[in-house]
Amino acid sequence: MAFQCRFCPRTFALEKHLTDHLAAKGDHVLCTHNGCSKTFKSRDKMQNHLKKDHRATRPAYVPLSISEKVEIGTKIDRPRVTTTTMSLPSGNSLTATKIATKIPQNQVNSGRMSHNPPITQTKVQDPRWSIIPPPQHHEAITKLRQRTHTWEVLDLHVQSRNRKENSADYEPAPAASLLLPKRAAVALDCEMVGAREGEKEHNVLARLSVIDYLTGDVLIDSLVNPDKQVTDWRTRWSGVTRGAMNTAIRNGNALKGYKGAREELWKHIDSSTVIVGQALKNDFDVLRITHSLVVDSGIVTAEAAGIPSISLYGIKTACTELLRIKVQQGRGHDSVEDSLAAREVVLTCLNDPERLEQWAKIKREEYAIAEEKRKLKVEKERAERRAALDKKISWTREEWPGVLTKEEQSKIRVKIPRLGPTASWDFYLGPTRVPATATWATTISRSREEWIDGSRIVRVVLGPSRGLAEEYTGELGQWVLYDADFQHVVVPQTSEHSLSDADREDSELFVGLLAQVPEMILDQPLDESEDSLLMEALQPSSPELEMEDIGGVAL
DNA sequence: GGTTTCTTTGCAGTCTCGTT
DNA sequence: AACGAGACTGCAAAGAAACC
Repeated sequence: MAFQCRFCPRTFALEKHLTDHLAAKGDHVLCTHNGCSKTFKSRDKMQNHLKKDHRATRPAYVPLSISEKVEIGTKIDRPRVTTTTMSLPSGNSLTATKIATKIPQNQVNSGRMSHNPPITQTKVQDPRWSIIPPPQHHEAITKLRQRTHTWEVLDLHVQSRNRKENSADYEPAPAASLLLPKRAAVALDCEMVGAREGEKEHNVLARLSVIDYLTGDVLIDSLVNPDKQVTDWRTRWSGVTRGAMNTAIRNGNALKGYKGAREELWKHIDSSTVIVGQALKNDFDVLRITHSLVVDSGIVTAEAAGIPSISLYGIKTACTELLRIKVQQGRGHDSVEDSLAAREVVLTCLNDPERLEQWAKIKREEYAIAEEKRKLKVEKERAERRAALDKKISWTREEWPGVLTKEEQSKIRVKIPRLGPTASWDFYLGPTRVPATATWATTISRSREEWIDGSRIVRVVLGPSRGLAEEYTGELGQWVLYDADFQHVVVPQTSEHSLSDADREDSELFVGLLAQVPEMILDQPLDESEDSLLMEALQPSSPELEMEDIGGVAL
């Protein structure tokens, strides 16, 4: 009988020795810094090490505390979960040797398991997928654990909105126990079909496949009898047919709904198992599970490429471009294949950083080109709108005079701020009304110019910032204005911001325009009659200009 | 305490991309 | 094909702070 540490390869003859070891090594928290193999007793100590020795900028992965995961000192007398009965040629490297021959689907395990998790399952033998020789299992798991996503990433890209709204339905994996050790890491994929509930169609689980990350063993590959009436089998994508489902149900091979599938999954994993997959958010959603140790191949590739959108590269793209292997070629997806593909992408990302960087470099360049194209398109559209606007008035923006003639005034409709919600103001006049630390970032994106009833409306809206406040918030100056294209904020003299010539020109232009507004009403709330007074003040004196010329709207 | 002023938040629509 | 999600935007109401 041996006492084995769950977190490292060491075994101990006496329970006391294991207890002492755990007391010394604590959570075995691995340093998340590349190339550092130190382990620490607690997450705090590891964080201190990161700050002190590596000056970490990326939030570190913080595993569960050991008390949450294992019952310390429990006797075990069984092979480690990371060992396998798979026979391997000696000297295999992580990615060099691959086993051929794909298994027929009818040999895949039905998913009905005994109480104890099976150590050996059906092996997927396909030259596309790497095998990991048993001597390298510990290293593979260490690397994988180091790459699990931070809480922030999990919250953003893995925990679904559904989960946050219906948290009662969701279940975490069972707590780890030395009495019932489960798989160290698995790759998982689900196939979904459509079921209508009310007026909307929802995804429901129809097939669950789970692969042992280390051995490639198929732990689960079962159809799941949906707990709702299926309205769309989506066979073209899901590969699931009504006939196959009926047969599986008749033979007792189908799992019962997502709860049955979840129970089956719990037989193989616990809270210390790392789950690997592609876009696991979708899978977690249909399984109604939560998990904190996750490596999502979509997130890994997106992070490597430095692309903001985390779901930019699907599994097919990653396999084709990064691994140069083909997946999803048949009729519908195969969740066993997708699981293995996600596993393969993760293995490559972890073990072949040079190849990953090569691919990422290409993707960054492609992304930069696409961004440039997008910007050009936006600029072109903006120019077209601008040209369309300028056609309607007698002068272009470049020719806009500092002081307008009365005729020109008639083509400008100026609204003076009313008291009320900021968002309804078209001009925000300072300094008395400009808050000392207003957030004006969103005004850049939210402000706009309009052409209404033959009048050019320039809207300048001070409002809240959504995401950019820090970048743009600051002490405001005498005026807060935008250029006619709302390209940037113009903050004259009193601000620390320096003005470009173009900014100054725009600023003077607007200030010149506003100077024509009777001063007496600038800082006063306006009622309808005062609006009319203002309109009169801005009206051309010649009676031939009727209200229609300014859109027939009295301000 | 009521009113005014300013900020924050929620909701909805559009677009794009990935999922099955 | 249908859906979900993120990003972006517009609009409006709620909430908070300042003022009288």
